[in-house]
Amino acid sequence: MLKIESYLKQQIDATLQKLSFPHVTYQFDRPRLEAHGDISINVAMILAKSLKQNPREIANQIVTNLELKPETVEKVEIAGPGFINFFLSPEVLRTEIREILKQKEEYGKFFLSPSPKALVEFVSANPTGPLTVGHGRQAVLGDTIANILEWNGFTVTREYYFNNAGRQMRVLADSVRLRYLELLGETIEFPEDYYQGEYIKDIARKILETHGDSLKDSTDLTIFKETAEQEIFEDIKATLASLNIVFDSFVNELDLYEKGEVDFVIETFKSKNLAYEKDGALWFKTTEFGLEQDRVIVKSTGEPTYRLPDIAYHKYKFDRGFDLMVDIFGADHIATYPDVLAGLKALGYDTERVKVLIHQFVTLFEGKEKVKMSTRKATFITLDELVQEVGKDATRWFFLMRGMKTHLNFDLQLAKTQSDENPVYYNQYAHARICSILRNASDKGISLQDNPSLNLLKHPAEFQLMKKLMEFPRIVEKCRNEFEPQPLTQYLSEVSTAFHKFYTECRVISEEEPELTQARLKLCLATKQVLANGFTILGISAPEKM
RNA sequence: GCUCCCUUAGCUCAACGGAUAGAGCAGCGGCCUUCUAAGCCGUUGGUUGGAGGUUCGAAUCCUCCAGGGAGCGCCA
Repeated sequence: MLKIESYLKQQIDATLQKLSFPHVTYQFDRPRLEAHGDISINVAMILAKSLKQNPREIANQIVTNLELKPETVEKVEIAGPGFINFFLSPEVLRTEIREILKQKEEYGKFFLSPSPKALVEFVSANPTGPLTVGHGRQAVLGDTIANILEWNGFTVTREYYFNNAGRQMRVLADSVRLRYLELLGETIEFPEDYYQGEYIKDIARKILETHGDSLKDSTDLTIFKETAEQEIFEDIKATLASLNIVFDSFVNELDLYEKGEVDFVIETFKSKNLAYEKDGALWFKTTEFGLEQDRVIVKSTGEPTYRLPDIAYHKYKFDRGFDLMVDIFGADHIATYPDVLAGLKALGYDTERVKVLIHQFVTLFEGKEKVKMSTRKATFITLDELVQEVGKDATRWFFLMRGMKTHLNFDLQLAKTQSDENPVYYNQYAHARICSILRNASDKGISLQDNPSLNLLKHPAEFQLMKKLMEFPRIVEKCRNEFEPQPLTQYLSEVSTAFHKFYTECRVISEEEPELTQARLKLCLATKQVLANGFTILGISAPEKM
């Protein structure tokens, strides 16, 4: 909440008390229409219910009894069904500009003491092949949500979990082995459900280089598996790095077995009578936790299903003392997380601390044409190729500019065009333009004064820009509350619009008006700061030139 | 058959239960001897998929129906 809002809330609450109105929670809103002021509250409408009075009449009573300092609010109006609208005094805006310039790259950041610990788990793709475009959306979402949490006072760990103990990895290893034998001149029949990609052959080649034909008759898959895991992970990490994503921690399934976490889960379930044997398999009584059916956690082959290590993994998260654990999954995993949560409840953990985010899939378009994705055909586009073609900034922006619940149509053509059609450049251009003005000022030998009179800023475009800038902290907060970066992309576009309009209507550098020039340069600096801070959260660059 | 998500302007999408449902793109018409035209201004465009309900107020919440997506494994 903004300073001005907490001031208003304080005064309003006092007025409510004075009038002996009941204590209610009401909302601070930012009206869409300029005629409705800068801040509006709905308290009168809320009170109308319990007081059984006309909301406009209640609003009237509140307003006549409300005392506000003239340097904060210029005008208060009652409008519509009973909104109370506040028109901020320009001094509030000027104060906020000074605040932005003072706090610089920390403007919009919230600090909590002690800082709560958050774990954000995302991507978590098994190392069986290159990341897909779908992983890309998750990677960018996860990293940005981690940034948002950091800006809201959390200490964040970015974690990647992968399964390296199951069937998938065995198939991968055997795929490599077959390609290896192929390189040695053997004719082999390569199964259809094995990993087809060229990268398998590359790994096989690598093994051939280091081991020669010594593994020709080996039935042990260890070397194939370990090399494949290592090589593919190198690629995955490189792809993520090209998107500015670096993980703090990797956790794998095998470690959970070695640490005894998995056995602990089984033993606990058994001792609480939440597991039973049937058809040679071990079942977890998920129905005890309101789910439709019980689930197998150990197959009749003696091998666990993915569910069991997943539960153990989440237990391991809790044991490290995180206050908040965010899981990000694609829509295909929507049915699996309730089992994990049930498992955690069974172990006695508070699942309120786990926040599961589900994002919808990405469909690639080339203009109007849907790009068909097929692993077998060569039409498959990897995340790596996408980033190389489109660039880091556009890739990140496109993944973030839509709510994660909507199916994302990613238009490659649009993302690649470096023109006005592309929303990324619209925003970066605003930043570059400001830098250009600042360069110009310095070329003309204009040095920035510390405290120019911001009172000279009174053009409508200036007020609009100032008002837009001061919304930034609230947007950062909103993104955190909704676990959704999208509002920030929209907000930044609005800042850019306000700036471009200001740029068109107000000449910044003017020889005749040095005072005004100083004030406007400050406004430019503040805008540059807010844009840059927003870009930092989104993980995109703030170009000085374009 | 069951569960979850979606359906808003020609297209892609916004809109904590609030005021006259907004942007971008596409379309049409304007603006560069002045700090970056990757920009700005104007204009066209809507029964918020349909039908009921809840209330001071519904795109938003509830029920039903239609269409699209994803799931419903001893795969992950």
